[in-house]
Amino acid sequence: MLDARLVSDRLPDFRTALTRRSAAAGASLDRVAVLSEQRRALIQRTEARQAERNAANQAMAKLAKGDPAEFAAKREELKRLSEEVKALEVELAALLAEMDQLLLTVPNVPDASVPDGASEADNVVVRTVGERPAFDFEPKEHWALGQELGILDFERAAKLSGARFSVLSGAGARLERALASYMLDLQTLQHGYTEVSGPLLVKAEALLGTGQLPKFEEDLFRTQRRVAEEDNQADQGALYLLPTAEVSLTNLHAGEVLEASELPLAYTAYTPCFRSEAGSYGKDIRGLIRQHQFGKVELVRVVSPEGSLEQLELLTSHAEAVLKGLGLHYRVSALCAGDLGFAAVKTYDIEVWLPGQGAYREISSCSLCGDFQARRAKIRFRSAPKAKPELVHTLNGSGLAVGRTLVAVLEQYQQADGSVRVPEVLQERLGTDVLRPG
RNA sequence: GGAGAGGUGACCGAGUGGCCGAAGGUGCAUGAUUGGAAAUCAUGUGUACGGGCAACCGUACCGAGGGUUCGAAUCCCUCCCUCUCCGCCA
Repeated sequence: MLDARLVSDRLPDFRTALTRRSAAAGASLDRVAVLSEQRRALIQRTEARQAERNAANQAMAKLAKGDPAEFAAKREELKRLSEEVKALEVELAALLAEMDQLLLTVPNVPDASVPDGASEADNVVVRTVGERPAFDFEPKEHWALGQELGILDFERAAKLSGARFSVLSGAGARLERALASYMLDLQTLQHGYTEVSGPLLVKAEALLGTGQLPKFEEDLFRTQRRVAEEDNQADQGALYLLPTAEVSLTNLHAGEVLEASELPLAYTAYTPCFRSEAGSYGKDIRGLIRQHQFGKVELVRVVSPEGSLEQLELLTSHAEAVLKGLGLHYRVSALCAGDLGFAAVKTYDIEVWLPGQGAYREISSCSLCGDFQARRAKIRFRSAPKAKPELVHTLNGSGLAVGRTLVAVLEQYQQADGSVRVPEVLQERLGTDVLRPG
């Protein structure tokens, strides 16, 4: 969420910056500006009356022991004043609520270094790493390889759960586990992340903190609670399936004031992620690329505002380290303003080469969110022991999406006979250096 | 699922209608004392919003929301959370 006061003080700057995302994003500020002017005036009016009422009530306390007739008269008078104050308070609360609701739907402002552009097509490749593997045969897609190897089964998954679910078995399940475990070890042992294992069901509040709610409810799976019938508050306590561990890791410190010495905090978690993604049907129907449930190792950093852009470079390098370790060819793109996620100030997508598809596909997305999430989740820190609390900056990135990594390993390491070599760093965990069909 | 207890500042803990943003203690900070430290003493020590160049002033906040009242941390209602015991359970 943006700072309401900053927005109203520097409206043109914010509008210009948000318009880089889209015209609609820029226009969303107009109403904010109007409301914030009203807010200031109404606060002043309300507080003046409150002060008046408080003073009168003070006098009343002293009067209480004295003249009963005067007391009664004063009481009538105060009753009117009190009602007036209450009306103002209601009006103010409504105004503040409207403003908050509105601000919660306004996306973050792109950093100056983010390239212009409207869509994916305008993203800028900043580096390409490793060699594109060469094949003297027609490389297959991962779903074909997986099914021939007998480790990937979509029909049986559909039997259980419908479309967009998968079953990995045997070496497939083991490969998934080996990948996740390799990633976690790398991030914790080499890069200093603290591993976390937490809830997979989270409250709406947490999703509001990181920005999935209120705008993107349709992408989420919401659970239902069995509650007493006739209870129209059934939805109040509803829990959502975690769409990404970014939510739980970032919200770990929601509402807290941290000490500067605790920063930066670095967390990682391997969790399943659940996404409904209404409207995505038709894209990537086959295979593991787009699933309702997928495993992901997430990286989250909570840092002080200064130097947070460098922290994004660092986080991105941590995600890349996984691909380098696995010997996978990939490239890194800076997302253009129009393709940036809701909460992001700046984002690098890491795209791995999938020879079967003949395309680079996103395998990690690393974002700096500035103070946008921190303001929503109320995560602050003190730069010095006595200093006022300030908002932290948050970053998140996949390190990496495990399912898509498995896809990349299958496709990049495939051989003419349908077998798949096992990347060196996984051989010990898997107990083999090659997966064979049959 | 059943029974009970409770949610107050960084922490402990008092407070049953006005003098309570909140006693007392601990912690922390600054100062005094000391060769230095401990102990002791003094002072200070929440957040947000509004006004002001500033010192500062005002308003709100005692789990959340609503109600009663001229006035609520205090009384009433609803919800959330925590703890204890029993049941069930990986």
